[in-house]
Amino acid sequence: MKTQAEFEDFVHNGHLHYVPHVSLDCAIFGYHEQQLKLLLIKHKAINGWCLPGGYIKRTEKLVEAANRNVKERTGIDNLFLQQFKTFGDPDRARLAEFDEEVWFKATGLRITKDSWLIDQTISIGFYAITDFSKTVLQTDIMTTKCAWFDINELPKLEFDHDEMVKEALHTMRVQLYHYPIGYNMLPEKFTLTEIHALYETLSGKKLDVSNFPKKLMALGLLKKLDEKRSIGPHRSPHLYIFDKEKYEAALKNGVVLS
Amino acid sequence: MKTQAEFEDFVHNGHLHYVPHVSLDCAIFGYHEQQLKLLLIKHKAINGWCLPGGYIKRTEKLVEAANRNVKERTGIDNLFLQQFKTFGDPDRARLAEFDEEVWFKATGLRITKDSWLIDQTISIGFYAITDFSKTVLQTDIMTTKCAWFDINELPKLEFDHDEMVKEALHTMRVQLYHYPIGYNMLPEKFTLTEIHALYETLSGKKLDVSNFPKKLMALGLLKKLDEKRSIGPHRSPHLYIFDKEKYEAALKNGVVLS
DNA sequence: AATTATTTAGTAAAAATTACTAAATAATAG
DNA sequence: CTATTATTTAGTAATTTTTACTAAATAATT
Repeated sequence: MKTQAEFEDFVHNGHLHYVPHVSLDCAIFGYHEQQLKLLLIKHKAINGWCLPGGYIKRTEKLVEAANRNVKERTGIDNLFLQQFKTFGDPDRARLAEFDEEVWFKATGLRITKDSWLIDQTISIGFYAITDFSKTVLQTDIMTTKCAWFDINELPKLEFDHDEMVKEALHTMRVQLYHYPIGYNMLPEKFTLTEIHALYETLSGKKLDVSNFPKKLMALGLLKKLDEKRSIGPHRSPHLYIFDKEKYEAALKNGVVLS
Repeated sequence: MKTQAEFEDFVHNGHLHYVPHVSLDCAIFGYHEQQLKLLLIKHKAINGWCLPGGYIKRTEKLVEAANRNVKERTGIDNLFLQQFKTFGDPDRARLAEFDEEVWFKATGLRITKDSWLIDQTISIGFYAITDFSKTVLQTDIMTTKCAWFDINELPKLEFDHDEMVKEALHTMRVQLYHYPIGYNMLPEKFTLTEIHALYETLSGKKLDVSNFPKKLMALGLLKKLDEKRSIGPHRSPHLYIFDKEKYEAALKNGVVLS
């Protein structure tokens, strides 16, 4: 949504193209060099920070809608995307606080309380993980800011988004041991130390420097290359790639890592 | 919903009391004497079997709405209830097949395609487990049948409910090892053999007759009583009860069983 | 050529799991 | 009243998995 005309059409006719009363919110985790960040945005008409989110087109599957949202924000397609919980407490959005004047000042549009936008909304939470250094953050006509925050220095979020982040992080950390991860977060060729660091950062735990890479290898998803990486005056580590086929199969059937 | 008048009000004014476009469906698992069953219903205007479900009141939290639904069907309150997934494929309900005449014959009401009921709906899936021998099944004005089916002899279900059952069963079997279960499924006082059989049936696996009860005990949720149960010409097993406090704590914080 | 920090193979110790054995038991049959 | 019986349950041995630790291999730099 880039132009004011598009936005006006969205406000007045959105209920014809989107499913009313239902939205989705995305906790997009970003990893890079042992840092874990979260993508947050600011809406024009809302003071604080929020998770990026949006509505679901009437022609879309849920995961397609989530993918569209993530792509619009980060420029990256086909991330690992997982539903983690649906949120529907009647007071979750505190829309009673909706102020017509604030909206008008922010958007230049008069939206009344009977608009399809101003009604109770149940929101489906998804999480995604990507390499934040590869993303190109995008704002749109309704968004003033869009930025990465360190996971340990998050501001207080609007609505129930604090709880969403808590749940998303929890689900991500559980699923870390039941799905293969790495695509989009590592270079195509990587060392065991690099993927080890990725798991340490995402899980928030120290993982044994010798044993954990062995466990990773035992999953059978990694292929050892003949190439090595030069890292200075030390033994050069081997490079690995994912065995695409086995990785895809593991995404479907799950894996068990301890 | 028991009277035609209530039903008419629901059809014409339901959108004022319920959140439109969103429903929930419940996979209610029933256990008794090593049998695992699933509760299914038949709607007046739909030919095949479905999961019981309904709409969410604008004043309700999601889990409250699910609880109301389960209680209305089984007569049992406060079951262990878990969200497992939200379903929103645009073609999930195939409502294009809606036939005004069929509806009129079944309900005595003329519902047109612009009714709030006849529009794309996203559905939140919950599962519950109870002792099916303790339930009192209820139909209402829209439901012609309500019955328990053996989990291995399920009929083909309407809409996407086959997939819902598959996902619910999968989530239930994973969560079996991360939440305490037993309340509502066992008598207040039970033997280790009885709870062992419960876990075998729910998980669908054989669990070692000597080791598994030891693992259960190791969770620290069971209190051994001085009483025993008479079971014929054999050694009498001890009776156990749940330590309510520890059980509640485990529901909140989770447990790990292998 | 020596130094260096890291990778990585290997193994020993500890813990957890699984498999198995057998004693304890209490109603029933004879 | 005793032998029989099938089940419960304590105990332990065998196996596997996990964790902790050691040290060799390595390659750019000094």
